[in-house]
Amino acid sequence: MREKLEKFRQMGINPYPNRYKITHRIGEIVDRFKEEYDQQKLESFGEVSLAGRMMSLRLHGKISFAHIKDQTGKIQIFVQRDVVGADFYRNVFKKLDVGDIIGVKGHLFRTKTGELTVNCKEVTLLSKVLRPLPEKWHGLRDIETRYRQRYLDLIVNEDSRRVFEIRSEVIRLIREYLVSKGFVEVETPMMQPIPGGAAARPFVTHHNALDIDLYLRIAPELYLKRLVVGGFDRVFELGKCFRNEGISSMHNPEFTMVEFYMAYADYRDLMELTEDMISSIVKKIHGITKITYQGQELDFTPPWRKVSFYEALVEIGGVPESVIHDEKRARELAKDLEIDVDTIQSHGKVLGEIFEKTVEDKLIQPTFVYDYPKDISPLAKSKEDDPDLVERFELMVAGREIANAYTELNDPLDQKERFLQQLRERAAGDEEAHRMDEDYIVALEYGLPPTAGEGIGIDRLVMLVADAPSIRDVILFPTLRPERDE
RNA sequence: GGGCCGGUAGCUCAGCUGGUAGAGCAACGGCCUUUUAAGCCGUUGGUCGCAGGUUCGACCCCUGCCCGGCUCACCA
Repeated sequence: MREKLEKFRQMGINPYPNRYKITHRIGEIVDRFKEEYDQQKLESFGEVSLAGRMMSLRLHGKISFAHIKDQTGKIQIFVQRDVVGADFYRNVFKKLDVGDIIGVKGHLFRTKTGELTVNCKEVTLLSKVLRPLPEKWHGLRDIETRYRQRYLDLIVNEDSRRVFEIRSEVIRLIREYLVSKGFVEVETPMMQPIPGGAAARPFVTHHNALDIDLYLRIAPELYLKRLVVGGFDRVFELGKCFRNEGISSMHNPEFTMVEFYMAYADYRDLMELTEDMISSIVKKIHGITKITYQGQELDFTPPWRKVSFYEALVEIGGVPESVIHDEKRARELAKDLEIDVDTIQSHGKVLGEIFEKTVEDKLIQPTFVYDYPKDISPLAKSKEDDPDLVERFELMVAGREIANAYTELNDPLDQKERFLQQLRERAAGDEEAHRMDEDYIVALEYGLPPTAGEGIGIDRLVMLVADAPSIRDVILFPTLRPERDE
């Protein structure tokens, strides 16, 4: 292939020309003429100029067929020696490789078999491939190569491309939905002096000029609520967050989250909004609200099941009721479940662990689990009638957490207490406990209206909608260990 | 981090408890004016993930390492 490149150059053909004018994208043409079988009408449309990557090539002596593909579609091209010239046909066209990017000019027609085809008057090499594409029939199967060289995966595996089209669509629909409800999109720091808003270990980096450490955000939460204090009382941010933790089919160190905050709303309101938003997204993408995920049916038709955290433990997890209000029994049960209970501080945390072990993977259909223990929810507002619980819900689907929401704690004194409690847990060895953020307390002292906020894991949502088994399948370039130089 | 599985030609895969590596596609040369996994004839292509070891002999057995997948642990 490199030799051909040289030969082309010697013939005076630039294998990487700077520009080529196209009249249409391939999909436009395919779409416009998909019902048109009248050769006369195709002919009278005039000449088109299309460009794309050559995906197949069938040489038949003096004539050839090939397919070219761009982002929007694929079309057959037909090249005759007697039209493009014997010299060009022999020395240039026949030397092209599958994978080359070419431009073609010619009229449209239908072949004997009825396929819409460009009858090429002119073929131009636009970019020469120097490496063969993965095999056309089996595609690229090797999962590692698909992640490391995603471009090859995208060229060759239509399914993979479709996943990322769906991803783009989901993100667009979320934006449209929130904007239509009066939310304003904002951008807050990804590099934060105090990483807040979630229980997770952060990545650390250093700013030279200021000579300070900064942390990649684990969540935008505290900044967004500062904006609500500032009067942006419906805001959202959609973007990357970073957590310095394990990698699995459900976790990538950098992942995409949308967080939104709505003043004068509580967590009940957000349940409704979430149901409405997600079910409408599923419907827009699939046409219906029932989808198949990895062989099981998921029904997103509202209303969704709602079950309190305690109910879930007892009714779904099969946990004895006595455990719920008896820390000692809870710890005993946790031990039986092989949970390492010694490093866990509070009753609520123990219950949280038991929940994960006994309930989580049983929640297949979209389910809101609500009213969580206070001590695993340091930013959520207490329930008015039960000081041990907070107004918080998580949306569980297919055994995973998809969203987390609560009525925001807007009492600065209570918030300060909660931070202090987190500091004690941090001192006791919990690296994921929240840090004190004095400036955030000050913001609250200026008055955060009653507000509800939510975060939705976009990657996980896309996994469901696109029927992808691993988070790596919905992230274009998932985090991998770099290959070492030989 | 533990367990299990995998890494053989550019791609997809074979390779028998050990005898010196094979197919299809791609590539290269040729034939072919309606093909679409085009066809036909011919040719080329490999440090078998890396490094050691055992053996007369290792893709195969052993040890260590690298990369990946699943899973458990950890973890939104």
